Formats: sequence, structure tokens, C-alpha cells
Amino acid sequence: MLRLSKKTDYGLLALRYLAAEAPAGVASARAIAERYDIPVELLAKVLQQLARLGYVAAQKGAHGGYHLTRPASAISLAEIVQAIDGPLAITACGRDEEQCEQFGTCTVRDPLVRVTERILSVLQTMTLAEMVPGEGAMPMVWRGAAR
Amino acid sequence: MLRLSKKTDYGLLALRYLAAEAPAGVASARAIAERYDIPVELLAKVLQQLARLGYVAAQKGAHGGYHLTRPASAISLAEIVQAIDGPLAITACGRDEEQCEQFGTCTVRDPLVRVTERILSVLQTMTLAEMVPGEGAMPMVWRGAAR
DNA sequence: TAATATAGGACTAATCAGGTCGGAGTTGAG
DNA sequence: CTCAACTCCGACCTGATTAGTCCTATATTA
Repeated sequence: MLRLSKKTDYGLLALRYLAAEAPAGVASARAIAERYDIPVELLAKVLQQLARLGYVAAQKGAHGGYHLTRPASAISLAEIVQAIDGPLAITACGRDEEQCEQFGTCTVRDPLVRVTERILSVLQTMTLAEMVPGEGAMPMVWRGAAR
Repeated sequence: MLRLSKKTDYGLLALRYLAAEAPAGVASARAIAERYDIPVELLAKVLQQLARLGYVAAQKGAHGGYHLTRPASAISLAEIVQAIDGPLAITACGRDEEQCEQFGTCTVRDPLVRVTERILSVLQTMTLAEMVPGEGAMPMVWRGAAR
């Protein structure tokens, strides 16, 4: 029901932790998992995926861990979601040529892809930096916003 | 992965059909299901739910069926989605006091509810009337828009 | 070399969407 | 008035997706 997966939740928590709380910006999967009380193995998988796509870099061995490869202000929520959950599509007949059974007779496809694009732009607007309230990396326009 | 259910797809198709194509604005679940080649019983369930919430009215017996109770321009996509899929929440710890395991330590909840609100407003903007291109019920601002 | 970290595949468990079934109520023709 | 056809209605079942676990290999540091 228009919900993003727990993997994405965990990935978001981890990335925000690396951006805001991790000492020297480095933390192991175990440390993050213990911090938020989430399954270590599962978080590890998410971080591996993020590493594969270049959002974080991994350092093996003792005292290793992950760290961001870009400033938090340069990572959008849209990128994170799509990195973990795959391409954004609110309907089965997404942007790929998957073509559901009703492809020929479907009358609501066009409006729905337009909606998808708008949602995507919402996610593109929000950056990782905007998720850490104390940091100075957030844009002025948002810093002063009410509520 | 941020996808809305097939039930919602079917419901959307059905409502648009009632608004735009159905003779006298009335059609049975069977007729709509055959028109789009989707499972009759499943669509029936969706229509029942929509009837329970008052978006359509049901007429039993021969020559019965469903019809809209409001003008298509007064039904937003947000309403339809939430009527079928339940309250909009991109994360498990939605607006209800469900409180996931990490409620206390979660650091991304506030930004995410803000994102949810923005997505909701996107869905509120689009009405059922805007999904039937030939009808005159759509607002001028959209009628002339490119693409 | 022992300890710690990531890498990655295979496997199991739980959840939920998708689909199915029989029943109850209404209508209209004979 | 009766009956048969048509429709809505609500509970049930199943299969696919997601969440989570386990195990082994590889790399790095003290």
C-alpha cells in the first residue's frame, strides 16, 4: 500500500548515522545495527548493496566499516530508495516494458505515470542532509521554515 | 517498494469507467471486469469496499450495478487510494500509534512523515475527472497543459 | 596468527496481496 | 404469487513477496 520496505528504512537509518553520528564518519554494520536494534545480517546486506552502487565505501578488517563517499547534501532520498528498492513505480506496469495483462485496454496508465513523476520529484527534493536537524548542511530555505 | 496494490488499480479503472464510459453511469461488476479482463470477484470486492465508504452506490437485482454518488471532479486520487489500501503511510510506523520496535531510537521518522504529507498532497491534487481526457469536467489549467 | 570486518550465496519463516468459493438478497418475468 | 436469473456480499484459501537467518569465504589489523 504505497509503503517502502524495511530494508529502505534500515538503509536510511544507517546513512543518516554515518552522516551525523558516526565517529570520524565511519561505523561498522554491527555497530549501527546495535545502535538501532535491527538484525545485523539484514543491515549488512543493505550496506553491501549501497557499497556496490558507490554511495558508501567499505573498509574490511578490524576497525573497518563503512563511510559515505559523498556529502550528505548531495544524496537525495530518491536515490537511496531506488538504490535499495529498485526503480520507483507505483504500479506494476512501471517504466520498464513489463506490460501487464491489461496493457491494451488500460485507461489510467498515463495519469498514473504522471503521478509517479511527481512523487519522484518529492523524493528528489529531500536530501540526506535535511534529515539531520542539527547539521549546518541544510539549505537556508529549509532551516527557517516553520513547523 | 512504494507500489500501490492491484486492488487500487482495479478500483481506479472501475471508477473511471463509471465516470466516463458506463451507459447512464451505471455498470455491474461483471460488465466492468469483462471490459478490462480482470477477475470478477476481486473487482466486486473492491467495489463493495467503495460502496461501504459511500463513493459508489450499489443496486441489487437484475439490471443492477454501481454508480458514482459524487461528480468525478470531487473525488481525489488520495481518497480512492486510502479507501481501498487504507491510510497512506510509506513506513510501518505510520500515523497510527503502531510504534515499531525502533520507535524510541528512530531518527528518520519526522522527515519521513513530512515526505508522506507531500506525497499525500500530490494525490489530493489529482481528481478522477482529470483521468478522463475527453470530458469537460477537467479544469482549464490542465486542459491546455502540454504533454 | 587470532580477531574482526565485509562479501555473498542459499535457505527458512512470516506476512500480505491476489484470487476463489458458497450464500443471501433483489428484481422481474411468467 | 412463484420461481428463476441476476446481483451484491462476506468469509476462506493460496501463492508470491518480503523479512530474517545461516554459513562460508576473503581481507585487514593488532
